[in-house]
Amino acid sequence: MADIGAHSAGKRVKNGHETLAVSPGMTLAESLRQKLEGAIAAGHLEPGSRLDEQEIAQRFGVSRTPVREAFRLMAANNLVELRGRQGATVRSIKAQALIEMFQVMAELEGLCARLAARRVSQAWGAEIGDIHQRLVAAGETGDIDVFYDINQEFHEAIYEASRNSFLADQTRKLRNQVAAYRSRVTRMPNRIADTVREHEAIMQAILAHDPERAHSAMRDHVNLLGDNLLDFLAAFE
Amino acid sequence: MADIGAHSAGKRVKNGHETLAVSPGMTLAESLRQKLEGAIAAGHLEPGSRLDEQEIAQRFGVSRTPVREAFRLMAANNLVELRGRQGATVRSIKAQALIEMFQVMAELEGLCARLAARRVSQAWGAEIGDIHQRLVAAGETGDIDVFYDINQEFHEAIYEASRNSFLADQTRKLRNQVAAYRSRVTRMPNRIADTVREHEAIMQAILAHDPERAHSAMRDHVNLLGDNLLDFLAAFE
DNA sequence: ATACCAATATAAGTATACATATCGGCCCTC
DNA sequence: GAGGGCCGATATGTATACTTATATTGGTAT
Repeated sequence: MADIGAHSAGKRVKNGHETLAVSPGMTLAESLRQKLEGAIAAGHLEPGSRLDEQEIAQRFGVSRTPVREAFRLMAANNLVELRGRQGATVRSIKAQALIEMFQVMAELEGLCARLAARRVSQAWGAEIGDIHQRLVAAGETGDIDVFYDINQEFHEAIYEASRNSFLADQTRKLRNQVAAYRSRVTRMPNRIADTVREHEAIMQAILAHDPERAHSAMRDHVNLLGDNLLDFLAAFE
Repeated sequence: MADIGAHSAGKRVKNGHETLAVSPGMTLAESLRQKLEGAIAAGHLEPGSRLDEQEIAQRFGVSRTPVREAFRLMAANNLVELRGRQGATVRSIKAQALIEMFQVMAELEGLCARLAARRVSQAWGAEIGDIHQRLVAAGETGDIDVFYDINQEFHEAIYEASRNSFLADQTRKLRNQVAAYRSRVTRMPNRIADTVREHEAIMQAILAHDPERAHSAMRDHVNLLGDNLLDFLAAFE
């Protein structure tokens, strides 16, 4: 066995293979999960592609056991599909399933916005305002990667403002599941301008403490993104 | 190794230990997951209690490997908590978390009902009517376990009628997570009569193709159950 | 030539052996 | 006598060996 994680905290392992961060109370399986989920979200692992236990084990210089456990963990987040006795594949989401997922996501994010509208404080108003301004700035410079990150921040801030950590968790997970597909859409022609406008409407409704308007504004925003995404995918097939 | 699942399909294993159903394309880990999840939902495994790998492995006459994998699978469903290097425990849900979960569940089940109202067919109307009649009958004879099962059937029928299999899945999972707590509430004084009345309102709204009414009726139904549950728990602490 | 069966190969599932971290008890010191 | 540190026991994490199912390929028969 490789001399992994035995000594001090915050180590890194390099076995002549790929590096793997190993934090204090962290197991190899958990590290692998993070690494692989990141690769999936970033699109480095194509949806539908097979995950070979042995190959991945070799690549990171570990045995099959933690790899298998990481697969189980990821299956929990619906990021990989386990077909008994037939291996694991990166979950490939069909257009129909994406429609369904956006329908649910619109509702959950809408609920976040509604709760946020009921509960926001003054301080939060300043925070979201700052985020939005940075989003506008990124939109003007056209730096798409930064725009994508700040967009994420905006939604995250609303999750937190809902003060329902379970809801925040569920919504985040769902957002994560479609991340691999979403990231391809951010680059569409009018998406940046539309996003800025839609965010404005959401923000105003929340700050005006209008739950119903916040709900529908957010729902529309998510649904529009979903529609864009489906248009985008349709152009490919 | 015990001679498990090696030969024909649909077997049962008995090693002088507890029996474990092993279906055709099913792994031991999956079987264990089902068995243990059932035990949790039925309340045979107390929330917060520790799950000992070795003990469970011995009890079912298997090695620790499939037991560990079953734990990971269950962690995916939020039914057990894995604290690295410190074992697995049956997830214990605090009152605050239950409130949050019911808030989300009300919204999801409400969405199911809304979609169902838009999409139901004639045949489905007959089916849900039959289920409801059986629920009423079970309520009159006072057989609570049967009532509980038919109640589940009713909700399940609406999940399916939403024609959104992702939504159905999410809702089912959430329902499963709170099952261990819900089951204690079914036995409350007026719950049976209330449930029947509330189901009637939901059913009528759906059959009348009134999405908004179906949504709010279902949301109220779930919220009332949540309130009852919290009252029940409060009486204990 | 195609379809079906059989045999073999490959990869998933399971068992077991080994490494290592956490927890509890006991002893020593202050 | 109490508190802290050290040591050992126990259970989790990981590696490896072995079993078994599924898929693929080749051959044969129709």
